[in-house]
Amino acid sequence: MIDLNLLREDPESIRDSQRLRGEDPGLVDQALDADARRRSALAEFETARAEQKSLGKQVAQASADERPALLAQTKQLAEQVKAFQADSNAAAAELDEVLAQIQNVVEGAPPGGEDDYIVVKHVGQARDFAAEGFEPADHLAIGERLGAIDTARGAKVSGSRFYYLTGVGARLELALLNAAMDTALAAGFNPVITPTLVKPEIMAGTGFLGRHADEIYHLGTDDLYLVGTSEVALAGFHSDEIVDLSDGPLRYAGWSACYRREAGSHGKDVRGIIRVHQFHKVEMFSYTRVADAADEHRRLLELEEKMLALVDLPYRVIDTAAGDLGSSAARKFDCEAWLPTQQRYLELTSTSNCTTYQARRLGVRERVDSGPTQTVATLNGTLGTTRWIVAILENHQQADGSVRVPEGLRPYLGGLEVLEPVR
RNA sequence: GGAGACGUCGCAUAGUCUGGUCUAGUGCGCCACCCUGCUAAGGUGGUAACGGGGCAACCCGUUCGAGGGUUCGAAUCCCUCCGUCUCCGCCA
Repeated sequence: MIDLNLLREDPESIRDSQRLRGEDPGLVDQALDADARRRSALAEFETARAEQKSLGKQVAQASADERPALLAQTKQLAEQVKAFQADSNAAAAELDEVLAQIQNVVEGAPPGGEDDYIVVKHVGQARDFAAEGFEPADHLAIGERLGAIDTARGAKVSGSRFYYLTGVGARLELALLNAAMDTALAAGFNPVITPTLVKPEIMAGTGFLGRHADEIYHLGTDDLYLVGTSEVALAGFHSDEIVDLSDGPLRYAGWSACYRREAGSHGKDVRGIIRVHQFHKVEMFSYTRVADAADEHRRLLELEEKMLALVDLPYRVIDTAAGDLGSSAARKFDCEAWLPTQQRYLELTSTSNCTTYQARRLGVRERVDSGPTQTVATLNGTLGTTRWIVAILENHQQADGSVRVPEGLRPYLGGLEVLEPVR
């Protein structure tokens, strides 16, 4: 949710942001109008209510003679109060509805849509398989040879976009996620294993129930949502709390399964485990002061790059364009690894600065110098996911069908240096 | 799944039976000041969030787990839901 004070004091900045995103700037004026009507309705209600309370006190002290007249008066007032309250509630609901549609105010992201990202940098060198004299196999072919990935049985048991990680595949995922957890731990993050089912208000608070609500699994019987990332549970962790950031940001590293319906992606990335309904992820999540958010964002990006270096992948960093940002994000950097068999980059990490957008909805505040409370900023970033296996297998494959284990992962695989084919 | 108890201002608790004097009391903690060789003890005052109005001091409203109802008036009565605890049953 955007800041109401900003809306009142500088609506043009929000209109600008909406335009940058390719969203409707007219929502800002609808919100201003609804806000004005809510305030006048509220004033009416509060005046009437104050009168009702003072009359109520007189009733209590009145003598038996005076009482009937007072009661008649106050009875009438009670009806008015009820009506005013209904008006006020309706206006507030209207404002909420408009506010919910306004996305976070963009902060520094380049203008344009999905293809208008800016490449911040390239790191590492893509291998020249032609020069090495062999045709690279794709991750599924490699994974099947290693006995690491089984999509056929995944489909048999759970349907398309499900898979089993077996043998060295299972070990590889655990190794990767443990390495991610250790990286986070070393950087001062508090490790957390989160719930993966959350209540509607938490899912809504993180901004995932907007336009892309059909991406999310919902359990109707219990009215719970399956999270698409532990970001949701970590954002909810301090909801409705006044946190203490005087010793610096609160930093968490969440480990969880993630569930995505992948509605609307039919026919896209259907082979292998690039785009799946369920995977595991280690996610960084920070609560910071507003002024510290941009610095923290850089720090999260650095940690992501550290993990990419650890598994020795060539990648690029992109600064996502405003039109391609999620509704909660003010700015977002993705790290994309090179995928040799598809001659393209594949998103492995994504770090967003959500400024106060999520925290405002979720009621996460801090106390500054015994003054009033202030909404904090929230940020998130990926440190490792099942998908990384795709890039690792493809980039480190060898001519004989084996896969070199990047040195950084060897300690997590009992020193294993090469994954050998089993068939 | 069954039975019961409970959910009050950071924590602990009073208030609920018998609706209005609750502008929610008290203790602890915390903050400021006073007293004071230092510390401890003591004294005085303050001590929620959110929203509305005002240049401001301040005023007003909402919130006693959540929502609804009864009533002129609800922490207090009624209903529904959520949560916690205890016991019983069942089961990874």
